[in-house]
Amino acid sequence: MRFMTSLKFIDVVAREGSIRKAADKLAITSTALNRRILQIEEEIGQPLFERLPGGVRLNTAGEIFLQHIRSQFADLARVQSQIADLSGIRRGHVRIASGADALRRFLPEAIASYRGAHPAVSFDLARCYGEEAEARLFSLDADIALIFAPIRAAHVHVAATLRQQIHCVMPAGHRLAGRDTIRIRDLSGERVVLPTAQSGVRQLLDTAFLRRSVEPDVILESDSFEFMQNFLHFEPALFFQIPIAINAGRAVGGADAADFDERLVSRPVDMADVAAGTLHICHLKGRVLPVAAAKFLDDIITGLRGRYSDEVDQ
Amino acid sequence: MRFMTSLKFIDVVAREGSIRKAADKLAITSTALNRRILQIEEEIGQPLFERLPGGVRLNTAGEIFLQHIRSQFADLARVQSQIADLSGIRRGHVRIASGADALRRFLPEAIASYRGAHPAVSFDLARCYGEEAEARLFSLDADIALIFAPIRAAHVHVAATLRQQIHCVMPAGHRLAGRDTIRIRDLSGERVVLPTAQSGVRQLLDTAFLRRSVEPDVILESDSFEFMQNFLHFEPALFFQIPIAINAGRAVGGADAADFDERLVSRPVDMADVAAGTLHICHLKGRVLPVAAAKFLDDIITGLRGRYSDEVDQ
DNA sequence: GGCTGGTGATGCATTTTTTGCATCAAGGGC
DNA sequence: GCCCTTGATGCAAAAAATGCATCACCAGCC
Repeated sequence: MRFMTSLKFIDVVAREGSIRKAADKLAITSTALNRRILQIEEEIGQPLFERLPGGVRLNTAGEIFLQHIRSQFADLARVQSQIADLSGIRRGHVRIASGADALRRFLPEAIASYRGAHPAVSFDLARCYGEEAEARLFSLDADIALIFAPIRAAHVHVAATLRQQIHCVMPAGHRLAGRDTIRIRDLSGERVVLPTAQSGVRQLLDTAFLRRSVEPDVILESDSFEFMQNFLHFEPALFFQIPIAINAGRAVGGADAADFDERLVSRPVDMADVAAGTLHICHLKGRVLPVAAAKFLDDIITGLRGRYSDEVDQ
Repeated sequence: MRFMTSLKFIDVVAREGSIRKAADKLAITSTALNRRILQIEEEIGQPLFERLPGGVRLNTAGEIFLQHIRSQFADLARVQSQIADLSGIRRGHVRIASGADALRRFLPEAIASYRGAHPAVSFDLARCYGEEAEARLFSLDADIALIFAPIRAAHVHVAATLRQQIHCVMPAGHRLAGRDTIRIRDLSGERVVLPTAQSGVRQLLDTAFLRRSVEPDVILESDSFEFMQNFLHFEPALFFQIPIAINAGRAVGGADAADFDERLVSRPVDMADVAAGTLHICHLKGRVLPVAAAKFLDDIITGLRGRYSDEVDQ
């Protein structure tokens, strides 16, 4: 889109905080970039950047304008996908910001299934924690966010929620593997592997440990579920996940749910000890999503509703 | 805005229905304009216009894209006004589509008063009937519409309504001038001057005449209230208006309301005969108005609420 | 205090893009 | 069948964007 390049340039300069760095990234000279920015500032009638010794920074006008630019780009993408849809191409691009939970099993399966029906749609997955996912929606870097944590910002629209009970994953031979549900008091002194403090699962667990005055033996913290799961093959320990991270979309029964790894089993943590968390499926409030994103959002919600009819809301 | 010119060109071509005519209007050659359009079509990846022997017409993709262009322009105007507002300039432009009723007295006074406080704000007034006013909101040619008629389209957001009883205007010496209110049956055979059929006042009257089986002597139809009012100086007859068209914002009492023209008096038509009409003050649903327009809208609504507290809603 | 390494701004020559003129081919009205 | 108007296109001129070299400025640092 030739008529949008100057605007894209402003976005990049704002992100880089420097005209020269942005020029490098855009593969043009800083001169050209500088002049384009000066020209736009003149057309607006006001400077958009503060010139600092170490680079540039958006001023208030610039922030307003940048938000406008981003919404224009998002809207253009929507229009393009709508137009492409007219000719039956069903082309498009969907950008998702998701926590590691949904990224493990659910999204790969969901995206593959969607691409089976619409092979011309491409995807962009960014793994991030709740706050960052919300920021990505706001800066229009993501169309859809899947957040297993409370929603903080008012500009996020929650299209659906999925209640998820935390499950405890352990080697098949573990002494707790016989239980139907795991109680928090069982974990006292037990070797556990925990996700990082930013994760929604961790926050629910920390609350529960505190409330029950239980102190497990935390031998490892990681932001990688895959790493933690593999670690269990070498040292017997417990780690925690939500069902959606264990097996893409299938409902999780009591004891027969561990089809994700034959050497491991998963058992729900008793609801009396740990409150169920909520996976939020969201997009930016007031935004009209591109056709592909809207359809994908629709698909995963109906998909979840089919599998977890009781726990899906809205 | 250099980066928007190509888009503006598309808008003009779509309105003119011909590249050459649009080129004339834009003071460039048809060659240049034609090429810009071809270029954009290539960037979109699809033609936006159908080429007909007599010119061009938007295809479906073009209509989607044009709507996008117009919303971009409207949004840009909003952003500009917001940025101008930052520097305390209070500059802006407000475009209003209004029926002739509100255009007579109310809007001149309201706009003059607003410009007293914000002299850098300019206005654009388009006189039109209900349906056209709604279309202007939709095509983003107007920010605010004042419509004395039912709202048809779902995309119109009604910010406030004002109930207005129809008044009968007549020469001071008319035989009905003594009445406090006018009954429809009084008008049988009476010489009357009516607004055109598209007008909201006329539609209310027609319903009333039909219902009461009254046939007045319609000697004149016009879309100009001013013409009809002046006509009454030369031939005794009755014509009809709503209070807001008679005296800008002042509440209309029974007999002392005819300060608009000393040789004429106005009397309300009995509410049992003619239902009160509703003046709708609206803007496009989901649209964020430019600062100046939003503020003006706010001003007239609070102004009306101060004067007609009972009849203003929402 | 002067040096160094970074920033954005600017004059000038070059390259790229846009524009205008002349002309073509196609379709509807008479 | 003619005439007129339409949009498309080749080619040269005009205009705009770009790149290079350079300036002025500031912060950190020796």
